[in-house]
Amino acid sequence: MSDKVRVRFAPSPTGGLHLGGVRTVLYNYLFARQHGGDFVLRIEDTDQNRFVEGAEEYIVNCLKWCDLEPDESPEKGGAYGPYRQSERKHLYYEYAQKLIDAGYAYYAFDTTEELEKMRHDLRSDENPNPQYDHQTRTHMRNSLSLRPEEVVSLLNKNTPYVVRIKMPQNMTVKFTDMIRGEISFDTNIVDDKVLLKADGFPTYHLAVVVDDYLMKITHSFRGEEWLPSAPVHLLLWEYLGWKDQMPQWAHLPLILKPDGNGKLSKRDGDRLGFPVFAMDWTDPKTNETTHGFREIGFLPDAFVNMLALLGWNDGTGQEIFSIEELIKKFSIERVHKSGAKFDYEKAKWFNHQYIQHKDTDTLVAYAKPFIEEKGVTTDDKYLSQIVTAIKDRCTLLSDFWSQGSFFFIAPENIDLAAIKDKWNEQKKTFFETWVKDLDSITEWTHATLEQRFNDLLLQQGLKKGDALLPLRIMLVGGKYGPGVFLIAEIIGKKETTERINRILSQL
RNA sequence: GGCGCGUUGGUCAAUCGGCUAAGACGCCUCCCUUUCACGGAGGAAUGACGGGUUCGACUCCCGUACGUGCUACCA
Repeated sequence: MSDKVRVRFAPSPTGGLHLGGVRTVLYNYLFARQHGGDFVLRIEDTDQNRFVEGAEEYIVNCLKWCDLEPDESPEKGGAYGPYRQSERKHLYYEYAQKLIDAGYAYYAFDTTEELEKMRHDLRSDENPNPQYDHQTRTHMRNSLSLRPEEVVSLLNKNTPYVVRIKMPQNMTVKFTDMIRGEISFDTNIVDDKVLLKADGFPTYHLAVVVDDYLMKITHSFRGEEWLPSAPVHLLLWEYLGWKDQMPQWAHLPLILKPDGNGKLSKRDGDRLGFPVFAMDWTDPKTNETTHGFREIGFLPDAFVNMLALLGWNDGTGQEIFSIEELIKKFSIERVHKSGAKFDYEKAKWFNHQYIQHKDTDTLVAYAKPFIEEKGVTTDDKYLSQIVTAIKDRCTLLSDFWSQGSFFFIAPENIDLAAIKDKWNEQKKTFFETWVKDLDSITEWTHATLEQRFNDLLLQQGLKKGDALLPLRIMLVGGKYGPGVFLIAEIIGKKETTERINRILSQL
């Protein structure tokens, strides 16, 4: 076995890629990069009922957006392919057969109805979920309970069957988790899991073990929900004779819903108004779209940084990490044991931090699509002035529109009520004079504008505070935005004049 | 029900036996700003419970409670 670190992410293409998924990728990626190893993407398209069209491509695109690209994947290929489980079917069959031959697995011919009947008959208050295990298997139709001739005959008749692992009795299975330390299970309480389904596809249990072995995976990080099936996997490594090559495991804590308890689901996002997927996902079956962090206006590195800190920190209190820093400082041993509730406010705070620290050109490139999707065209030079002027009040990239739309189009909804009460002839005269005066300004900067404004104010005996708000309402439409004179400078003489005249006629 | 895993402010969390228990998000107050934000300065708010071990326990051990995950021919 080579000493090179190899990790993998093995998503099942059943829908969008959620926070937990991206975090698993991220931790894998960081670990691989840190050790100069390989990061492998393989696709678990083994369940035909759950497989969703387009989901694989979606996953690949999410990884691209986050800049967590694998070294080996179905797309890129690699020395250990194929990387789609559907293309590796024969391998799983081969190893399932080996397990049967060695007496570690067996054929089970039970129909769905027979399984249901068994579960129904055995169900009680003390045992609400009867298992197919060392106790019940003797009463079922399998190659352990049936006579050998019967088994041969059933197989010859092409009777559908599954292959189940034969869990041993009275054994304690132990392993060391990189995050949780030593964990042990009693084999009596784990059931005879299906390894190979009737359609010939493997279940996750067989597939991970076979693939991790053949692809020489050295470290395996996955969600905590897999912990209870770890003994099955461990026994498979042993039964297949690969135990000395078993990867080191780390079970990652769950990401929980912000309110109440439980695993974060896509429904929670819909319900509470935040994304849970990396990018927009439209389910081709239902045509329903679930919003993603990208489309809602997150910067990919902010998203990745936020996710890295949801379950890990370096112990110093530092919260902002570049990907390079994360690669350097990440350690799987410092990943927390307990699940973390997702906090969307905190996630937005990360994005705000990143927006403040990005250079203008980059920010312009990111903000542009969010402006242009509103149907306005813009050039980078103009946009960069705006980005500089308003970025400190933008949390999401989409805020560049909500906070800056008045730079592109004259405001439609004017908050006239805000100035009407205190409007009078004197102010009217002031603005009429000022707007005429604007024409003579040759040096169109906020400083000059403000100077001329102040001068006229003095001349007409008005207080600055009385005129500033009306001017803002005229240019912006509401009580928000950066300095008014800066706004006037950016939108230019013509636009400023027009907006003032337009409102004056309405007052 | 069984089994696994977990439990420090509302949330994310530091601490690896010396704690007057960091920091961040959010919240509140004030300052800055003749808008709204940003920013700055403060503030309220925490060790689930009960037993041990120890000179000393948030930290180690045991029990209880609570939470969560699994208990599919799903991953």
